[in-house]
Amino acid sequence: MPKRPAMNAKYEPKDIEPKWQDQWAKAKAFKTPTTLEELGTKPKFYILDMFPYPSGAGLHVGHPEGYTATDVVARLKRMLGFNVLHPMGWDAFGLPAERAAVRENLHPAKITKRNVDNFRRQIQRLGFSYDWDREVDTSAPDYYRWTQWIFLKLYEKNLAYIAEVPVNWCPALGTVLANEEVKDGKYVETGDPVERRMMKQWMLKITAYAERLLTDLDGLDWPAGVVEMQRNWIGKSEGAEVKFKVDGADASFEVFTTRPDTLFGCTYCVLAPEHPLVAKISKSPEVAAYVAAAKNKSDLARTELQKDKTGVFTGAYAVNPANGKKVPIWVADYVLLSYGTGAIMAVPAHDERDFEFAQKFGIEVIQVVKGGEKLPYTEEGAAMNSGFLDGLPTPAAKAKMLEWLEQQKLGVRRVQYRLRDWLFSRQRYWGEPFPIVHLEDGKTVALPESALPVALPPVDEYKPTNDGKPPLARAGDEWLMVTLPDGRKGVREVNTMPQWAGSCWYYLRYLDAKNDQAAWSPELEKYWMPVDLYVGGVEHAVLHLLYARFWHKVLFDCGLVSTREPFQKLFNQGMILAYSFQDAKGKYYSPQEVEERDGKAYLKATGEELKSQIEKMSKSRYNVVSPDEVIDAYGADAMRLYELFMGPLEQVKPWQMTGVAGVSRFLERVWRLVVDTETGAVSARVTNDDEASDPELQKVLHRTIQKVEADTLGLRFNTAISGMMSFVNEATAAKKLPREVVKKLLRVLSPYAPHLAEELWSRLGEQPFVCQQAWPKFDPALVVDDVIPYAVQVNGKLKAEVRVPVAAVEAEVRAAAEGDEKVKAALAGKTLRKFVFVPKRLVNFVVG
RNA sequence: GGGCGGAUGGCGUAAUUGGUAGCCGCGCGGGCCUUAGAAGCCCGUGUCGAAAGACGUGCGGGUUCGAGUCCCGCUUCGCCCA
Repeated sequence: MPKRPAMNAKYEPKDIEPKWQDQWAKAKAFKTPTTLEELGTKPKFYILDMFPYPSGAGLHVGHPEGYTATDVVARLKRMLGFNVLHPMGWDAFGLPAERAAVRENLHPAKITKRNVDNFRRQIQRLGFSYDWDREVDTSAPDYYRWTQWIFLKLYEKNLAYIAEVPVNWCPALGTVLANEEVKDGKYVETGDPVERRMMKQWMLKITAYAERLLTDLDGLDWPAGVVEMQRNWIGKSEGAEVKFKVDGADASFEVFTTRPDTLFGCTYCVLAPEHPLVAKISKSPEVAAYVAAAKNKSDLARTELQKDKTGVFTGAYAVNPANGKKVPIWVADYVLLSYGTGAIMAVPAHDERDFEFAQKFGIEVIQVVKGGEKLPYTEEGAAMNSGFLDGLPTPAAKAKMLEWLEQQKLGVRRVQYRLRDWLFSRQRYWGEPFPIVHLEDGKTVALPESALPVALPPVDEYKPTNDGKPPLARAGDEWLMVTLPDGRKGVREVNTMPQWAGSCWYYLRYLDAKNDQAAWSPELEKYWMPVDLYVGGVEHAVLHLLYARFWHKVLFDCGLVSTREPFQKLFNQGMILAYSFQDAKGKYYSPQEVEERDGKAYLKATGEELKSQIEKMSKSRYNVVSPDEVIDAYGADAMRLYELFMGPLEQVKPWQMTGVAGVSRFLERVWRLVVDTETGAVSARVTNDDEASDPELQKVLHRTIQKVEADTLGLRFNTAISGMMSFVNEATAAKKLPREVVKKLLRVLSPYAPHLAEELWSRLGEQPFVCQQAWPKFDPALVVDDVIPYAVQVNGKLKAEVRVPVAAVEAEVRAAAEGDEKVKAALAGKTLRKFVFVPKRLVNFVVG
């Protein structure tokens, strides 16, 4: 009976992956130094993933795509001599855990812990090089203590205030929702109806930072699309605020317009239904009824372009300040109180919504800008019918009208932003309590820093009270009632902060995650910030990134951080889709029930042909792929490699299991390069010869080192992997493999397939870890060709290829090309009109 | 409706950024090995064609010696905003 080899002869990811994960953890191989002394003089690299919300469903293969990308870069940067900060944590507050808590009658903290443990397990199976000593959990009191502390900073700077505002109230959930959580009058997650209600809420004055949030976008290395989305969200427009007098009454109102040049074309005005002037100028019951009806509509429903416009005439007239003409004042819900001044001057000839409205209600239309075949004409052009503006092009007309308005004291230049203040309170349990007390005399005071954290109190149920107060109102008086040190008495704020709060600053906590004296140390902040690369989904293009930038700027103004912007470079990974299978009735089937033949899909049970398509992964489509199943079948290294080999990181692409099998075969080939699969010993092909004993192989090796390094740093992982595959194909064909060549290959491979690289490294008898080795330097002399293949074209058509020494000059290349038989034939009897020479590429004979 | 991003073999993709279209992988076909299979190794694989060759990067035009790449006009898919 043959003796069982001491080590596996075959590549068994199941054995080697947990082993090396264990060894790395024991050795704290990826611990980032925590003090400046230890950090020393090495350059730094802060590479950050958008941390996940730990849902009950666990990860699908889309999550680790970005994590794998950052891990590969982090590992390469370490090998290149950087101090690398690469942490992971949990965005752990949020509504789903609270809803699960209600369902299962468990504390949301328990649900959250369960989910976090599962997420951590799944993430750790992939062998990522996170420094787990810096793990953060936004729902932990020693984290949210500092979230509350930052809120106090905002409060001290008068950037947090309470206001009575129209909110999206969801009766089924008993909470307000942010605008982005509501679509078509329904909560996007559950479909529960949402209504408009006036409520006292905490607001953050993000509008005070609108201009800086806009201008500081310029210095960022972000995808252009995301920058554009942020610009649009902030929505800066420059124009005029113009005062309109109400005819025959001692009243006036202001309108905002970006087109003051069209003032002569204003033929009516519109007030928002909530505008305070409405009640003063009109007592008609018709108007009152319209105002009441408008209250329940959402902003979106009211302003939708396609929607049929509604409105009602107030009976009052305003005076057009440009020409003194009387124009009717209407009330219409397409004008919002929350935007601009809540009133508009309507110029139907040059605005689509005004035009539609004027058509419907028979209001006069006066063209004041030349251009277009029909009205409304919304572009620029020469002014007409506009008195002193006539003939001026739009920009000049704007300037002249502004000047005139300011002179006449009828208007002022104004800058308007679309950005609204941030509705910052939720009527939920599972969020950060506000460090705020409402006193008996109606005043609001902030608790001192020493009172933090204000911990979440135990409650009997995670639901609103019967009289509609938030869940925190269920806490006992011993929590709710507070006596301040000066003897004043009050009751605690029972709203909590929205889920965005914790994610606004987590990148700062990672710098100094265990500090119990401060949120972070200023020295460490100066060393590490800003984040050098931030990778995550494009779904956070606007809100998370805008909110975090806002907080960061406030912290900057407080002198608490040293950079104006938190995230220097941003990269969005594309979504991973998956095949789904549907029968003729639209019913979905899981891939296990489906058989594929000749590119078509059939239901195993009945043989019925199914429609297969590529869609977003979702439970209801039975097309969710879990990393666990992939790792069970092929191992973590294959999973990592496939995530990146699929295609460019930023691209949307479908998951294909056969592709995983392909990269797994590549890993097997690497294994067989080094290990004799009969005995488990190092393969006899691995020799102690000089590296240069096979010059061709060495050339390919050095080109591969260069390519993998450049492509990885450029986030072109798919081409880096294909380069490694090409090298391994060459190496497989080679008779001998000098040991030094193998060692370089393993170092190059180790950021991508760290477990396999580590195992083979140790089998070569090398130590310590390959992941702690220096990245191999490629030899510049070996990556250049000495013979160049030139394409030879005649009239742009490829006729031949000639190989010429790299140093050959134009005449030599031309002579070589002219010597080719096919080229000779193509040129015979023709007149040469032009000769094109592109060094190191091609020559082209243009003949007539 | 507006903005942004795509469209390349049967499939995922590559193309030194205006210079030989299809690298790498999947799938498929053939061969070797094997009692057989699996695995592995080798060869082939854009289309038409026996070959020579012709055609070919969503469609139509343009610029250029030369266009997947640049310009104009469409079609279509995706994302974001309205």
